[in-house]
Amino acid sequence: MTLHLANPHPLDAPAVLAWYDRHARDLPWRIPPAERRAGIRPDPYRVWLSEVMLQQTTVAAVKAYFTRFTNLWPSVHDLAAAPLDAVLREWAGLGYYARARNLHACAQVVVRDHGGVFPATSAALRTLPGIGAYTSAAIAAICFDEPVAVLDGNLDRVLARYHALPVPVREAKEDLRATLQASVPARAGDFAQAMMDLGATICAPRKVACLLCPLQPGCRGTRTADPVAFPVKPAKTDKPTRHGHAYVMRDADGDVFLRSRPGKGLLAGMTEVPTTEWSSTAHETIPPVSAAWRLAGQVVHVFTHFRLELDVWTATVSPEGLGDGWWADPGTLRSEALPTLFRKVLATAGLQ
DNA sequence: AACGCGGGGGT
DNA sequence: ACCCCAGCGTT
Repeated sequence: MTLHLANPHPLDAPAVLAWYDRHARDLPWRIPPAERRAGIRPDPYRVWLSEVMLQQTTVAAVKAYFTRFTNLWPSVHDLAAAPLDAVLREWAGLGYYARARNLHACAQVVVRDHGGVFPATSAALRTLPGIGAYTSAAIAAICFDEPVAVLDGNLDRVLARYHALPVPVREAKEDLRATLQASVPARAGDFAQAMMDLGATICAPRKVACLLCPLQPGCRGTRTADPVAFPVKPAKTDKPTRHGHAYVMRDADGDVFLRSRPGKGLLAGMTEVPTTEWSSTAHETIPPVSAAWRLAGQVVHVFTHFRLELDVWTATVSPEGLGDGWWADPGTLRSEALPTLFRKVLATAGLQ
């Protein structure tokens, strides 16, 4: 069903752009508005890389990864030619590891099927691995000024407040998209970035500065008792806890046993140390080999949809009968594709 | 349409 | 101790 938004007017795009001209954040992948207006266009490779890294990830967390990736792989050709292992290693710690696999796959498609040149329309970009509705629109607007609605979590919040939306955003997503689409001006890329900057600074999740906002005149939310009450949240479900044991094994040389996780599912393709199953009830330790095991401590790690408590055991073992894996010198752990969970495990065992 | 998928910065 | 972040792919 179509939900009629309380505020039928398009956004005041000229006011938003005027604000952006004065207050645009300086970001490593961004062309500042003055240069952008002078006709300088951003490198689609850098915009794409930043947008993928920024999926569900904060600017602060992305910056160092972006610098490292662009230093290692300055062009899409370089990234496409890199081994997937190297990309996963560099991505370790950033989360949502399917992004790294799709990033690599996308680079290879761009090189193989598009001559190393990113497609210039949102529709064509949308077909590439790891590029969905948001990212395709963002790249097309920012790089090519395609007049398309760029709707992310920031915009969900800004628009929910602008309309004083009485239902969770998910129930009105297409209505929000339609009103945003009707507001997109000629400087579509700057408008998209302006709206996201607005959401990150003036219309932040738990703090608003309505008096500084270029959208304040038309905003319904600012006229309510508590603009921060929008967007209305769906009822939250509480997070279950799972338990397990992790086994940090070292051989006579002090090397530590590592292996690769399966190619699908949680932390797919990343490096781990062996663990038991992670079950909803605590269970006894089931070591992979017989040895003089010592309990080193416990690690607590929170994923999107559950909380994990792992008891960390250590032992010196003989290097037979452990199946696929490898023995790593503790000094080289920094360059392994270890997600944060297993870095915590190794730290608890006295490594790293 | 709903769900699985990380990790960290901000409050 | 929360909340939420420049979402996507699968089912």
